[in-house]
Amino acid sequence: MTALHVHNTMTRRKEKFEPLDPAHVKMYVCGPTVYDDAHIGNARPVVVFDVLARLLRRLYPKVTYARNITDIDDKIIVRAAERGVHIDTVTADTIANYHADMAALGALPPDMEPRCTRSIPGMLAMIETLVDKGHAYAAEGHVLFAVASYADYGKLSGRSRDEQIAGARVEVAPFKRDPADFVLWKPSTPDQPGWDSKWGRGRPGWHIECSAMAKDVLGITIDIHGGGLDLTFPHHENEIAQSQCAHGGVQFSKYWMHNGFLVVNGEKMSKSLGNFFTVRDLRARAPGEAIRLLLLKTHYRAPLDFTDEGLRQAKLNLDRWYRLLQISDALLDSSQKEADRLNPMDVPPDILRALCDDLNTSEAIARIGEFIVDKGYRHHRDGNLTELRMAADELRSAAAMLGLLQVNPEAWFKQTLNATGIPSRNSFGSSTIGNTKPLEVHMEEYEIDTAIAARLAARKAKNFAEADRIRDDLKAKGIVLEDGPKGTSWKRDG
RNA sequence: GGCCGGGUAGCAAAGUGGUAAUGCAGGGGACUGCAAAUCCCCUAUACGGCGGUUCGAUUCCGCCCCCGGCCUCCA
Repeated sequence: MTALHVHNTMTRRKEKFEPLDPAHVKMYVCGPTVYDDAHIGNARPVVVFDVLARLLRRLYPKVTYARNITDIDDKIIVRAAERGVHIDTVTADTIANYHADMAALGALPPDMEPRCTRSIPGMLAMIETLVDKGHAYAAEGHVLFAVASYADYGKLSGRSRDEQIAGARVEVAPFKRDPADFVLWKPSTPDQPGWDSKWGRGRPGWHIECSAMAKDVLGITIDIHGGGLDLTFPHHENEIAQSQCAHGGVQFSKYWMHNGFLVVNGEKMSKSLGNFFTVRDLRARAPGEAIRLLLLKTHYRAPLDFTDEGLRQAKLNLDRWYRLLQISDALLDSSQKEADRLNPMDVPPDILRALCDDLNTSEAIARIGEFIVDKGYRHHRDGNLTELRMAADELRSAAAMLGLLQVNPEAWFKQTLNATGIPSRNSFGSSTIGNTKPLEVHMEEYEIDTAIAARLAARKAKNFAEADRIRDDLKAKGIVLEDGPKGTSWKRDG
């Protein structure tokens, strides 16, 4: 059996993954702050850790994967004020969009999705413990974590205390004992959301939520804590400080995994720079699986340049994969297909080996293309139907590990993109993404069938000019025809 | 300044102590009424630079250069 190895940010090297309890693996990933639609950079960790969760489930009998939703935050309060609605409206809308977007990318829901607003008691309990143990103090309605009380502070991100102070670029609140101290609890004005506490009515700071929720749903020590690279400091550093100080120094997470950034034209894609694409916009330009494949084609720790050309290629790759399944399916009768489903092939060893090597999805995808898809087409050419069918099965199970090839081939080729016509609030116009616009003409299937029949008649009459005219007309409307031995089939090609 | 990641053909992206997959793009062919899809063949003197270790380095070590990131809004 292949042993899983993962890169641990804490040690900065690849380590063998040895769960605390092989009978129950626990993973926590930082989820979104729900004030705005998810952009593709937010989607990367979701897809990456979705693959990791699938892999862990394949390797261990029980896996609990928790991903939180931060639904109380100043950005949300600001957004609600801007829109003139209640904060709950902002969070409910955003969460609904988030779930729809992530589902479109083929990400399975996490086992648990704790929300801050429902975890306040846990946070207050942890804050109280920290105060009692001398790791936190109250000042002017705030409760702050005393960084000086934790000797290992800075270990995850590899920075010393001096450096932090030298690098501090924000004004230090006067009530802080130490410039590096961070807020656990802060006071709310009457018009701001708040909860009663022994330090007055207020709301949690940014970092305490994850510490408290991880403990609530997974326990004191977890196996893997994941998130984007930019969370390493200060967010995860602070989580470690809070959790380990509250729990008498007991380790918070055994492994820390961070995904790299998406870049656009060489620059980090981020909300603060404004150079981002929402998942919702991209869904109108490419199928969710194509977006997912593009995200997985680059190793998760490497920077990923997200481009139109990349999206186009990912779509082409999937077309080729689905085509093989379609060919295989067409050669089998329904009873055989049913038998396949009853006896799914296990994940090909090469694929498993690649994923076990610190989630090397790039290599897994390369091997799928090279050794499975190519092989399948070779068997097709040579007329080896049994081998073709085996290759198709292999492809299905390999792709399933990556969350790909999850629809049937017919549906894939005939799908219509998610053209809601509603641009996201922050869509970014002047970019390399977006050259492929959704088609304005949408043809219903019966219209297509009618056109195909007309073309067939023209072909029979050797009126090829008319036949080609019909084909060109369909092409202009995004319908591509393919003449095969069993007649003409079509696909949408947005 | 400190710390971190990356630099492989036109583009994308694996990998390796013995001179390097694959995809897209490009060229030719089979098939087709023509296409599409599929198949076959071909193409590129691609491992940022300089040293070191070695019989031999793109792969290990050192230094340097370039790009990007973090240093309390950020996935």
